[in-house]
Amino acid sequence: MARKKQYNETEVIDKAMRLFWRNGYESTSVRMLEKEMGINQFSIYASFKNKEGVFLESIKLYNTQIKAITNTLEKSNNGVEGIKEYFLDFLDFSREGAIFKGCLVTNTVNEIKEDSSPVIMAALKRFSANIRELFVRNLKQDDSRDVKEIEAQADYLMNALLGLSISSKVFKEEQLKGIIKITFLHL
Amino acid sequence: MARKKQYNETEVIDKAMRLFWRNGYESTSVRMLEKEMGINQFSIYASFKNKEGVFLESIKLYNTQIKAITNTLEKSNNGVEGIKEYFLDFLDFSREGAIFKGCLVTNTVNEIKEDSSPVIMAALKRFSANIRELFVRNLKQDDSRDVKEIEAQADYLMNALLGLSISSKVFKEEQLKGIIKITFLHL
DNA sequence: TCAATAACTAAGCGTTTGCTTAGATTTAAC
DNA sequence: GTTAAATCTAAGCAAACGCTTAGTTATTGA
Repeated sequence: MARKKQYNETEVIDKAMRLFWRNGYESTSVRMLEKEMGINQFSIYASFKNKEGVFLESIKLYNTQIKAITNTLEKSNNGVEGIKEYFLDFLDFSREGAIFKGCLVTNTVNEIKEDSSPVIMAALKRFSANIRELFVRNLKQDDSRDVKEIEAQADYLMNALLGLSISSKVFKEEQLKGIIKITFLHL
Repeated sequence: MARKKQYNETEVIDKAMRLFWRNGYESTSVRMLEKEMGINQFSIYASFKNKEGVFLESIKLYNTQIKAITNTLEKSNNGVEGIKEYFLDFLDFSREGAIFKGCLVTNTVNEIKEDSSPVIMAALKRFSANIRELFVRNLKQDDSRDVKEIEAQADYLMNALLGLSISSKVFKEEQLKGIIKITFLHL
């Protein structure tokens, strides 16, 4: 047949993902991806169709990597306490040395315009909905809540998590810990 | 002397601000500003130096417009209840018809990279710090809190407000109302 | 009325964007 | 060893980016 690829697709996507994460979608150019991924533009387009394709694969990878955290949430029966753990684990996950990069998905939701990249937007919404469902599931483990209350609390927690994605870039770590603490005080 | 400007600077900045608000900083081009502001590129650069200058003026205007809300907060002695009012007023302020645009400042904080536009970043941080100080001031009106607790609560509220800027683009209005309600339950 | 001055329009500068093409190189089956 | 296919590199495309320049038009005070 023919030649083999000289790079591992998952490996180069991991590098692309981290670049998007640090840098945002729009302001990450294909030239930057080229350097970071260590492969030629042609190879990028051959493997992933276009820049959007690289990003969609990056989200997939991000999702599987964050699964390590959501899995412990999914399998735990710790209710609210489990969600709080998730918040703290997320902070750790989003850290690169001393700086926090926020959540890749949240960053992009805030950046992308619906009509400029509907495919990306759909992927982002799917991701967020999954997290919210996990929150609902865990909140249900406490029988004292009714369904309407649970839905509202899940929204509240999503709001706090989205906020944390931004706050983590601005506030000090101690402040972030304080925010999380207060967030769960009355749940 | 010479010719008069055929446009009012505040008026064209108002139009620019709304475009940045809807569209973000980076992805708003000078050509788009030209159309929206209704004046030629040359006039933009003559009046505001560069794109960054237009944006800085936009933030100033945004600040004076939001002052209408913060003033009632500043002058009120309603403590926590006053802050809650601010949250609701902010939602109204950020609405354009049926859609929510979030907070111009929050949107940009999330988009801009520190080293690409330090001037803008400084302006944004100043803005956020002001809001936080207002929260601190109002929380102090309730004597039952100590200083450390107040600082932490102000961070918590900032986190919720930042979250709301994103949530408002994704959630329905009823959900947003629910989020605000729960946010203030234990303060 | 007329020179001075500032605001206007429109064209275009160099650079960067996402993406493609052309051609050389490597691999694998026969 | 030859051929065919998929990979690679490198150059270059049109379009859009922020910004500038050249030249015209309008408004002012003397």
